[in-house]
Amino acid sequence: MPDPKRPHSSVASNFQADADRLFVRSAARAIHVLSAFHEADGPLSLSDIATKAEIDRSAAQRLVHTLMTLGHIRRSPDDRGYLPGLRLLDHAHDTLRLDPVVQVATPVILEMRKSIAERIDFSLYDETRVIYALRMQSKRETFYATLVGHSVPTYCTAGGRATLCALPPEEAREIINRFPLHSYTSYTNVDPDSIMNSLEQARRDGFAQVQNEFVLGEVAIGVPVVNRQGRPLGAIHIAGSLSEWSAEDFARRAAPIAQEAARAISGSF
Amino acid sequence: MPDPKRPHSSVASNFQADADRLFVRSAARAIHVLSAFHEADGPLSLSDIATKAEIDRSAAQRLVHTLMTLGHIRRSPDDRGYLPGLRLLDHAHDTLRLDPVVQVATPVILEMRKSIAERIDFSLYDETRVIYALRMQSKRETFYATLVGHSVPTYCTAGGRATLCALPPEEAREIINRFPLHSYTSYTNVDPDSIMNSLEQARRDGFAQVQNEFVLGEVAIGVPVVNRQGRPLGAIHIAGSLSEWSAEDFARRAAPIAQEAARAISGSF
DNA sequence: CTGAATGTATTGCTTGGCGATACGGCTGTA
DNA sequence: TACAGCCGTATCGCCAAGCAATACATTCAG
Repeated sequence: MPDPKRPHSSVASNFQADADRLFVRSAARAIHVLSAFHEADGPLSLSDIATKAEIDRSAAQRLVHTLMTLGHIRRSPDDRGYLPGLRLLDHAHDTLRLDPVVQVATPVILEMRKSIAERIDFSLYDETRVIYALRMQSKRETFYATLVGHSVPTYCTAGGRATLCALPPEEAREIINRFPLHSYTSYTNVDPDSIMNSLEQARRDGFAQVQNEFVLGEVAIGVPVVNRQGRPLGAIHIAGSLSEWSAEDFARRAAPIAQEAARAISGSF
Repeated sequence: MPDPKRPHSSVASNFQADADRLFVRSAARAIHVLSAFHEADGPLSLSDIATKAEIDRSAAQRLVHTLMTLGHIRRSPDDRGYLPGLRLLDHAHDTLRLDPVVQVATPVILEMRKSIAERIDFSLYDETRVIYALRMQSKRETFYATLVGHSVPTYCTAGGRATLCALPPEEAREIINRFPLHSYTSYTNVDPDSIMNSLEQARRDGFAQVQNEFVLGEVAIGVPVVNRQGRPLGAIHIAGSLSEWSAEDFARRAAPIAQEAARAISGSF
């Protein structure tokens, strides 16, 4: 029997459900509510959440209420809106501690610290981006250079390019094309062909190097961590300041350290 | 190391729903599925998840399916079970970057690094526990000493005791009593009265000190970060090795640094 | 004072979620 | 090799859980 009037279907939630009898809409909506904060730069109101999660105010109310009783959303300290709750940190902790790659990478990265005083990061590969999982600060750092879970694009960062160059070229190109290329600095390379050339170069050198493209004044090298099939799992980065290093000196110093570490980790997968 | 208890609201899904018309059961169940990994020490099967989340296999199937299409659960690399997905790191990133306390604490903690070479942590207060939000490693560290989101009990850690001593004594006692006191080492203090004495001492000194109670061979001091009403928001910890420091020397060296930093942060709330 | 936010509460309809059940594919073992 | 016991996957009819609309008390800005 044909539906006389299908209620105005919110795009976000329904296109799955029709085809997929296993898809639990309310669960997905709860996640969408949490994801609303991805686009936030401060506490969100109920309506903000409703808008960003593409649900109506009623749904937002119910979901926020539920998530708040579970500790996954909280009121902001000054009571001016909602913020992500502390329990979310527990889930992140689980994904890190249970991740086999992180498990074997941790001691190796800690060991690297003895060899070089610059910032060392380990990040996990996620297609168009890499996500920082372990961070070892040097002296001077910024807010975002210290937060775990921060993700950066693959196309214009040392760690990202390192993972891309472990991919077959056509696959790398597909990922680059899929992602809107944005100029973070005036030096950011946003030409796909030119990026592909950098990958080729990185493949030859055994490490990727980036300067000024993502953060001004920063030089970074990245080395991929791969499994036995050669597919990228993550990357090791070392970042330094261009006020202290020439690009060449930095690479000469940092790349061998990162490469040795990456080899040690890659062996296990 | 076996995890210190994280509040996994073990309770099933239904006791809420009766009374609470706004409670969305499916959403809560999805969260419970994610929380199942709190008790895991490796990949979980569908039935494992069902058991730990206290739902039946069908529900687990649907919820896992949904969460997997959203990237919040993934297959383990060797395809032997399910693991928490990388998207969970994004949520954690949101809670950290949007947290006002973390925002003002970050530069201050980074600055501390110049004064002392030991491990420095900033953690957020969550009643019976504190959760590590920012971590600055020293040379030698362990797996769990590097992961963000790791939480430790308030009653037997320096940071935890620091937050407790910022509470009215009766409230601190209530929290201590609420939590099952467990001996992590043979030195762990599990006597409530004796713990209350330590808090009293910490209140006098302006910092909490713990040695060997949670990790053998470790000495740590903690200082609370409080809001204008004097309520604890988090804590700054400095941890060192008893093989390098006497307890007294460590406190003399570390406490003033932590106290100054805590004062700088506390001023804003 | 007004108008537009905020968060909260209620309600009847119906569809989305439920849970029992079945199935084929591995893995280890008897 | 056959069997037992897992694994993940797929199907389906029933009905209460979740839905959207609506109303309301506060707060804040102009």
